[in-house]
Amino acid sequence: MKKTFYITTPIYYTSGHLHIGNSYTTVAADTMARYKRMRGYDVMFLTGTDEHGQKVERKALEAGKTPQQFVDEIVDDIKNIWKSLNIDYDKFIRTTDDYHVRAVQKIYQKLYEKGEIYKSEYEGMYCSPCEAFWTEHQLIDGKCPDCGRPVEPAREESYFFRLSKYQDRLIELLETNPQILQPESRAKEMINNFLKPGLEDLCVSRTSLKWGVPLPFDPKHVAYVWIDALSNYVTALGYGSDDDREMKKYWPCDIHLVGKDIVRFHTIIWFALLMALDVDLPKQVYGHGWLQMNGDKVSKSKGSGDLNIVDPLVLTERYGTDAIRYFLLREMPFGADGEYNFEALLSRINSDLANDLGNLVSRTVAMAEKYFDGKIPAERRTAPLDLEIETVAGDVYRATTPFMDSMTFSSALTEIFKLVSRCNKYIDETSPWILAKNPEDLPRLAAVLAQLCQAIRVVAVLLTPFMPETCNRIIGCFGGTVERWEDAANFHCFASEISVHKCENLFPRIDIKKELEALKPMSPVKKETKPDPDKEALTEIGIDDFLNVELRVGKIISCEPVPKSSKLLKLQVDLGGQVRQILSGIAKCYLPSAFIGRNVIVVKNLKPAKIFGQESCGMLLASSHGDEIQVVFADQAIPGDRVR
RNA sequence: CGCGGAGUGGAGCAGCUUGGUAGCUCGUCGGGCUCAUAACCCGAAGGUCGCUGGUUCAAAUCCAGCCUCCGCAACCA
Repeated sequence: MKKTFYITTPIYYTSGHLHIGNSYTTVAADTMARYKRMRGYDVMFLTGTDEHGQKVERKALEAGKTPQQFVDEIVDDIKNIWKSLNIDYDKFIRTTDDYHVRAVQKIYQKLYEKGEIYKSEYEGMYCSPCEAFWTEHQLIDGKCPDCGRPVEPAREESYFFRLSKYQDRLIELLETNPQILQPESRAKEMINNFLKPGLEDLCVSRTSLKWGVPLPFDPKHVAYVWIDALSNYVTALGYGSDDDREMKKYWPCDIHLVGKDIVRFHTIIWFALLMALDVDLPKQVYGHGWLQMNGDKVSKSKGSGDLNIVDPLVLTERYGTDAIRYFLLREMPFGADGEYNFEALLSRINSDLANDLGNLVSRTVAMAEKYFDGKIPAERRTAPLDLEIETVAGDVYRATTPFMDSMTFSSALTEIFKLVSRCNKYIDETSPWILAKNPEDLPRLAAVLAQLCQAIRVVAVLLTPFMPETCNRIIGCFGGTVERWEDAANFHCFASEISVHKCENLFPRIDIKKELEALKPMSPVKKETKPDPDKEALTEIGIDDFLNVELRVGKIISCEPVPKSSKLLKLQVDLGGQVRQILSGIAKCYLPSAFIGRNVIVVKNLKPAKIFGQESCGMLLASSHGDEIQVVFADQAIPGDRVR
């Protein structure tokens, strides 16, 4: 029986669009899956969508659709993106799939019966219009962070998972088993930030929404979204159904590939859940860093807009699927974050793919056609130099394999391109165009071109997991196909006459200046999460409501940063005889010295609140645009006067 | 003293575990070649390896302290 390999991506939430970060995860998983298939593994590569929850419910309502219609459309979009990136998943799971819903119910039932889930009361602050519970921390000025209306203490019947009881086992697991969470620094983060301070039992049911999986033993509750979502990794294999053959075959999972932001859920909640269910733990959770496009400094100084989030469809359309796949995996360092800008993308495509690889294939094929009419004869005269190419090819193959196994893709690519470079140099050393002038040297010329074809073939085999389409075309030039990774170890595969066909330009060179110019108008694809329009658009109010807000002009007497806080400034404001202390979260955008002596507008009758342990009485008016904050100044006005 | 990571030629990184010629890619400059996608090949310039001290025959590498930056956590009235 074949060895199996099971790899997953997170399932993506269907409330909005995906960005390049999700693409990174998925391309990495796809590359790994392709590599393992080439190594002869029976691979299960799973991806999918997380479709339940309040946010989906709300967005669907706004769009005038049922939640199901709404997610169906988004799922189509997502599948389109994966198609554009040539993602070859084996299974696509949706949390709204019948079998998943049933399996999640079985999981809850089992946990309930085992006493891992118990009924209790959730205590918190409740906002009845929003039907939502909030913790003390989440409240804004003691009010609902969503709608700003008052909340009241309330209790609600809820089900809890005994997460706390797994704390020690989890700590021990992470400490003694470094393989299970990579890179290792993430394990430290988990232990120090979350496990050591202590785990609380997790509330795993909700009554505030309907768009979810109803609990079998109490259908007015629906499943907590993370339990619902994480379970996909086993329900996709038939866990909780009548047919558990795939579960037996592929579980435990070899790699859960996730972004660093959700490592926490995958190591703490997921592991504890599996322990509670008596299911083996996955072999590894790999938390990769973020690929960030264009840091602020770059985009601002160049004035080329903010490309923090880039639409994968636009990128693949403009530069090609394989170029984007290559870039994503080439630029991301092992484990850590990578910060890269648009110019890096373009110059990488040009220098590595167009200049080095594409051009190498192009010049080799062109010479074969020009000098031998596309048929490189079998009669060849070799020279000592030829051995060097073979040696490098062998070295590269041997060095690349362990990098692939450890998912160190950028190192693997660096390695493979050493052979590309060596070939380009080899052409210069052998000067085929000179050999072509002398009929006596034709056998030598044939040997040189054959050597190049063989080396290029090795490159193409090794690059196949990264750039399947392109490599297929390259090998097609020599009339072959790629099946196995080990094919790269066999250098001498073109002993007889080689028939070479021209292929289209593999990677057209990009005019970077023109391209950056062309991108300007379409560049700002803003983060959609921050300035959430839902929260901005409030209901209409009457003039009386407004007059309940007492706005006053205030003169700032002093201003200083709050120690240990990165966002807070502490101000003393004179409201016409009365001095108040106000804390304001504007330190990111203003220096304290910018305020002293200036007049601002203050909400005077705001209930005082404690922030960072200090009293704040009132607030400053300011506008915000993403992370940019502009305080409203009123230097001409007189301190103490009412504003309306 | 919340946790963690990082400071190496103009830019982005490797090297640090196991001290001993500071390496790679891009960019710049000079040269070569003309098969090729104005691509390719060779050469050169450019670094007191954040700062200070310590260990050592010898420190980018080990130790201590300090400075700066970035994540996470907290925080936005």
